[in-house]
Amino acid sequence: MLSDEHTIIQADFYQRSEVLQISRELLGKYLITEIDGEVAGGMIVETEAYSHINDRACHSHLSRRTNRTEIMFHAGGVAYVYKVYGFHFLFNIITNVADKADAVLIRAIEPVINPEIMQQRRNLAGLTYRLTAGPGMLTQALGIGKQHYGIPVTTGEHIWIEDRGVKIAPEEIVASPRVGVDYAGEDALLPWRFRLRENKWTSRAK
DNA sequence: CATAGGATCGCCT
DNA sequence: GGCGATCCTATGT
Repeated sequence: MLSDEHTIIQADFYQRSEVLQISRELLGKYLITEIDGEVAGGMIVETEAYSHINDRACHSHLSRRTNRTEIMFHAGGVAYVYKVYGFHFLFNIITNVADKADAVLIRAIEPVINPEIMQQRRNLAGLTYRLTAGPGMLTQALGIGKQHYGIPVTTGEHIWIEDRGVKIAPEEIVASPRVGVDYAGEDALLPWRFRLRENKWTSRAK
């Protein structure tokens, strides 16, 4: 059953201190962009949590502040977009209050809204899992880039998250170690990657 | 299906 | 100078 409620998630949701809980709650929500006049998006099926304390994998660990990480110290509800490996943009939402620089990385969505434009941006034909099953893939599919660094995700402009009434039971969520953070030592083992069990649109497990 | 190598920007030592 | 919160293509099963 489709719900009539398409509520844009507001800043108070993001400004809570429990980044693991927020990461879980974002599963089943809809990430939607309106960029270059095109609306596109889908249901979030995979996230990762990063915490400014007790987490060496986090860019803001020990309050490390650079031009890149500056926005992480803003109050929750803004976009943290950065480039990895010189190619791919990764999209995060900052959480917690100002100066408590936590973040949730959106790693995969199930393409639902306007998949045609996503295929066009990705130069792919058909609904293959390669369309949005990875953090670099989904930003390309949705048109997210450096120009969205720091913008709020609560206004319904450019990038926002909707609650469309999808309910996710705790047993539908699989927690596992995060991807590509071996440099973080034992913090790389923290089970802070969350995905929907049995959903084919999650990124490949390592 | 698994692995290897390349692309290339920003931050670190 | 090294390497990352990655992805694609080519190659050998």
